[in-house]
Amino acid sequence: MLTQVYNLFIYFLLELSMDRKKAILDAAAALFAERGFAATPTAEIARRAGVAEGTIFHHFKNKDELLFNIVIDLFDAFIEGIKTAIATPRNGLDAVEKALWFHLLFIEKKSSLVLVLVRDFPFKLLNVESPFSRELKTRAQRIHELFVECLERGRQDGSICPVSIQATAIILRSLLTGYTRLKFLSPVPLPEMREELIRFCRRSLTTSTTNHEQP
Amino acid sequence: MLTQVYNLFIYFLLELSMDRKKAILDAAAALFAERGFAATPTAEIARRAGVAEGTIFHHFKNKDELLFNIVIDLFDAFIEGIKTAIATPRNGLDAVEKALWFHLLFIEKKSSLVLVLVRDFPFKLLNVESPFSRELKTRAQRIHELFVECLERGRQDGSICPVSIQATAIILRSLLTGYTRLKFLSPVPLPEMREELIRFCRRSLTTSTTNHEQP
Amino acid sequence: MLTQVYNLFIYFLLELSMDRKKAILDAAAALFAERGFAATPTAEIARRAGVAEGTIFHHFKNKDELLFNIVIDLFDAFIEGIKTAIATPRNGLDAVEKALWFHLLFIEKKSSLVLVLVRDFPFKLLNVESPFSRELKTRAQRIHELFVECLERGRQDGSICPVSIQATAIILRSLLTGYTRLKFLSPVPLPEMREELIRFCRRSLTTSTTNHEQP
Amino acid sequence: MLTQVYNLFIYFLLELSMDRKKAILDAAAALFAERGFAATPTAEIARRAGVAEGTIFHHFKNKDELLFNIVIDLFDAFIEGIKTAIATPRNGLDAVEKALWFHLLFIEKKSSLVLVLVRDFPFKLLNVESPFSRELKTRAQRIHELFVECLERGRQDGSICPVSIQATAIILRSLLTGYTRLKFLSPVPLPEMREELIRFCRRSLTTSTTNHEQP
DNA sequence: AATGAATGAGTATTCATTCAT
DNA sequence: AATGAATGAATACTCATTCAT
Repeated sequence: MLTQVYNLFIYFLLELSMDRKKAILDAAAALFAERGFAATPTAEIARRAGVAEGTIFHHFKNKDELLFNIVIDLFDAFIEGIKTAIATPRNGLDAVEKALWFHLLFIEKKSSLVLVLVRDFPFKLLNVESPFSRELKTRAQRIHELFVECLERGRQDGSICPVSIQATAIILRSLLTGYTRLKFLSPVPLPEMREELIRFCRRSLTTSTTNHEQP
Repeated sequence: MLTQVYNLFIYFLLELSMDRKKAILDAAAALFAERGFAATPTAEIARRAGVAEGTIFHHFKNKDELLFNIVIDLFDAFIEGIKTAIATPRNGLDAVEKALWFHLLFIEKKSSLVLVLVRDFPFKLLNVESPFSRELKTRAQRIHELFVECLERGRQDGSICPVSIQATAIILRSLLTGYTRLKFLSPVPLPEMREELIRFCRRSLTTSTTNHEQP
Repeated sequence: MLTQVYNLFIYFLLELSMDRKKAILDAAAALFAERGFAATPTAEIARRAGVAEGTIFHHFKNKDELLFNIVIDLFDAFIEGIKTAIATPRNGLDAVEKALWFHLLFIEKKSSLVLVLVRDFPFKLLNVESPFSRELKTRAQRIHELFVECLERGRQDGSICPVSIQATAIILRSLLTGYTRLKFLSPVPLPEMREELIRFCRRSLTTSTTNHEQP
Repeated sequence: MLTQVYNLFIYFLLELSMDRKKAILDAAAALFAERGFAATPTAEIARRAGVAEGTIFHHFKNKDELLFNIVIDLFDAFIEGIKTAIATPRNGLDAVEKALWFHLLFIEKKSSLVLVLVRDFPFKLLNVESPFSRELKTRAQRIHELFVECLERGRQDGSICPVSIQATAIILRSLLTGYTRLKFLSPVPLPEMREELIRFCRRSLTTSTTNHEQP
């Protein structure tokens, strides 16, 4: 009986704690998107999350770790989404296109979190040997592998013409990365061009012979 | 005679002044590349430039304006380079490819300045109505127009297949932007893939409608 | 029982906190009197108060707010004193004289704080719509009202001759304000003249129409 | 002939120089009145005066000396005015009243310069043994003497009742000083009360017996 | 006399992080 | 777990003044 009450109590504390941790992350994400990482004081995060400033440092080692968590969560959600998107298509080319589509939809659905990434990609943490660096590399590598998978599948089923798999995966990611930045940085809204972007890739992936020396 | 002496005098003053201003910009660019904008104290810039700290603020309104000047200069050099690169080619497709090549070479030649741009793109200065914002938009627009020029030329001389000019210009810039970031951010060096990247674009630009949905 | 311990605990925290805040204000007031507001670095205030420099800004938004608090506290003490001084006198004239006396004693008792006021009256904070401005206006208005009260009472009990109440209140305050400044600014000590000053006012307040223009 | 041309030339330079010195003082006075002494950079004064910053320091030893000149000029103008005002009146009382009137008109006519004085009375320069201190003391003393003169004259011609001349002179100056401050500092305009103020003084100066103990 | 580039000392303020309670 | 007072290092920027030309 007492044990049950105790458990309930612990559970309650845990719940509260989880709530607070979540509240802090949400507040941080919103503020980072609004003002940028550097321009957001931890005091402000605490205020918006409705907790004391010290509480932030109970749940996170430091301010960087807040950004870390937000970014990693975003990457994980992205990876899960891509995996789902490429699971069902009937061939490799189709899978690539589904992956592209997913990216284009994802950056709109999660626009405020993506803005955090576009604004404040935690560059400095990449070069040092940190847990953060390792975790992030894993994710980046995973995304690369997923594109490689699609491309290999496309090569095997013949839906994609002979290309360098590694280079093409990088090219596709580059295109998406760059498009995302241009979309968020552009002072004027970009035209609707998602279909065009995918057609651009499809043409490239399906055209074997390049004959650019026609006179 | 007197006028000549006077001119020499003025020139001398100007030269001296320019020297210091240039020294400050060079020191700032080098330090921003080494440590990042935020992590570079103005005192350090002054020390490396061999001037007093106050001199920086005699020539530049604030630290931001240093970054502003570095970034704008880089954009101007880039625009000049592109203009030269696309002036001579025999057709539109060739011009596009020359532009792509120029970009790929430029980011290697100016790698440290590009690193400053990739890492510390002054996001905050974009949103407000600042001279910086206006100047930068002009440059971005100019680059877009140069790509549009090439593409239109290619459409007219038949070297490029029917595509949306506007969307395609954005796609090409996205690809280059994204590739630049990946190159500078990637913890592992990217493979040599410049030829592949250009082939990717060429295939897309030269292949008319591909209808892959019908088996 | 637990509540009591808790209260004691809270009280203790509050006390500590109040102690520091008080220490900062005291140190600031002393230094402002010694050297003037502008010539007092916050680092010096912190040193004298025995706290870290940051602690000042934990308790006060900025340096101005230190001056604000000192000045407001001085005004409040003055108002309380005047209220007490004018509470008991048997008639209005007497009340006015007690108010004058109180002022003359007050500026000697609180001479160092009054010096801060005379020297560093925060003019700039008056013109903008600031909390400081509002608070200070309230106090000035309150002092004016207290003089008006005395004068009205004097008119009613006949101890003061027919005069414009509003104008006379301003005149009395002017006289005190000006005397205070002269006293603190004068390079040579003013002669003892408090009795004379009060007699000067008394004569004016008790003499009905003097028509000096007709010989 | 040559001498004449030379003289003209020197005269021209001198004129120019005088013009510049005047322009600097005017610009400084205007800016000090608008923003206060401390908040006015010398660069701003130079800009408004249409001269180079260095030129200020050719004509004035330092920034303080600008304020010094403005203040001294104002005092001199005031003293001249008072002297004229008290020269003609038919008796001492009348002279005092003319002096008071002159002050009241003066602070309205020269309101922006008086504002400089009210705002930024150069307190710090008073305590040290400086030429400024000496000059200013001379002026203050002179004003005091002028009031003393009037009062003595009034005592002799019987227009003023028996009072302490020294104390009364201080009281009158206090009243004017204080009124000036209240007028400039008051957030709401003071009522028209110049006549009342003079009547207040006149009553006091003409009433010999004070009988304030009437039951 | 006039210039204005250069100076560099001087200082308020910010803010992540700690830690006693 | 939660608090929030206290910390103090870190830094951009101001500005009167100098001086070579």
